[in-house]
Amino acid sequence: MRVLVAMSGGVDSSVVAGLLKEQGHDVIGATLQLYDHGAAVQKKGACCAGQDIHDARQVADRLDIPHYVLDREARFRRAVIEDFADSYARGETPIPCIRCNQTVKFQDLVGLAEDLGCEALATGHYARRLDGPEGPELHRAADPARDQSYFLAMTTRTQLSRVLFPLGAMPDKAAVRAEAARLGLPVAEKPDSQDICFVPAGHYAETVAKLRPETAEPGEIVDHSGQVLGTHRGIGRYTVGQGKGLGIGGLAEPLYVAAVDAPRRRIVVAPRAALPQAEVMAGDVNWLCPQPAAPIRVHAKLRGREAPRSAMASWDAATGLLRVVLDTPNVVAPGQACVLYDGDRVLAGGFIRAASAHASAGIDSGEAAA
RNA sequence: UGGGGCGUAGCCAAGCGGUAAGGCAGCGGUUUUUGGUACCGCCAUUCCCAGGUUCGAAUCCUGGCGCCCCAA
Repeated sequence: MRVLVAMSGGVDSSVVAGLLKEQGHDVIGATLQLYDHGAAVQKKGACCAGQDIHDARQVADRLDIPHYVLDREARFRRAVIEDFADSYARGETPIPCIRCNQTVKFQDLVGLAEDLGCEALATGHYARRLDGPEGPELHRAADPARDQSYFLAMTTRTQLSRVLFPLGAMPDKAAVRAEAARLGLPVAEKPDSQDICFVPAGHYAETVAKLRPETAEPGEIVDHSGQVLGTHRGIGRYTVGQGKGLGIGGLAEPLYVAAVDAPRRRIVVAPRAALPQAEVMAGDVNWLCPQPAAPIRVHAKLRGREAPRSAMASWDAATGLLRVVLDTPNVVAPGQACVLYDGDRVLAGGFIRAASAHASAGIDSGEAAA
């Protein structure tokens, strides 16, 4: 069949292209140019700009497949970078990799695949698409250490029906690199990508500040009673659960960010023990299974590097809100994704909304005193 | 200017003659495509200052300086 392969220039997607070609498919490679490649060329571990585009082209040449480079800077800027900044301005902590997958990658490339007469879009993600009785299902990768299903949870079922994840069954990354070497791909030893691709050298707060200056304006650091403990350098530098960067010393116990109050530009802090909450509300929910009419028992993953936690999930189709009650309270950061699992299968994904009124009651009492 | 107490890293603080604990903050590193978390490492040649006693002082003595409390 004819397959469009999203080639980032990294090892994974290159191996995907190589394997599909080897299997006799009619492979077309596509690489997205997503942001200023001039500034990013030097950055190690970046993707989708500069050197990586050259790498993708080299791999395509090696495999002797057609390859297109698509300028998607404007699209990426609006859908991912500006959303990233807006999220911080709201006092949330965005997860740009999911936004990127959701828009620039799957929404756009599935469409492109159709335009090019391809039956499928293949990517180098570590996840598995299985076909169940109700249609396509998203499952965790065979290698739990590499699993990226959390980042793919906002992919719609329609998109999923057209997508292939050839690396989902790979035992581990070493096996993928071995394949790359076997196929003679020049990127076999290339380092893994990491950090936010469009932010140079880990200074994301400055990138955000350029787009939303208010996120870099100083403000008060207060405790739950509203007492001012110090000042901060902008709400864009904080996320719920964060302990570093508060600059408040002299205490017996460290303090963590309990909430980000964007309207007042305040950071509310509390001891570790005061942070966990049982209830999580998520919006913009994407269902990858029939929408449940009654509460269901699930495992909810609230951040990329954490094992899913047992919980009860209730779906309100009228409001479009997903309510998740964790069996064991945990630190919850608004803006991050809440992904529901049934074993290895992804049931749904959504974005975490700010703490419920119940959870923030203690915080609001502080504002009354101010 | 009577009485009492105290001055150890940015902050809190142990030490009470034998060669500067610990916590918080900060810095650096590791950490599966985000942020955060976690973990690891670093962080006072020096104890308000100046003399003195001693083989040896942050620890004892003397004198300064600076704080705090009580009393009028």
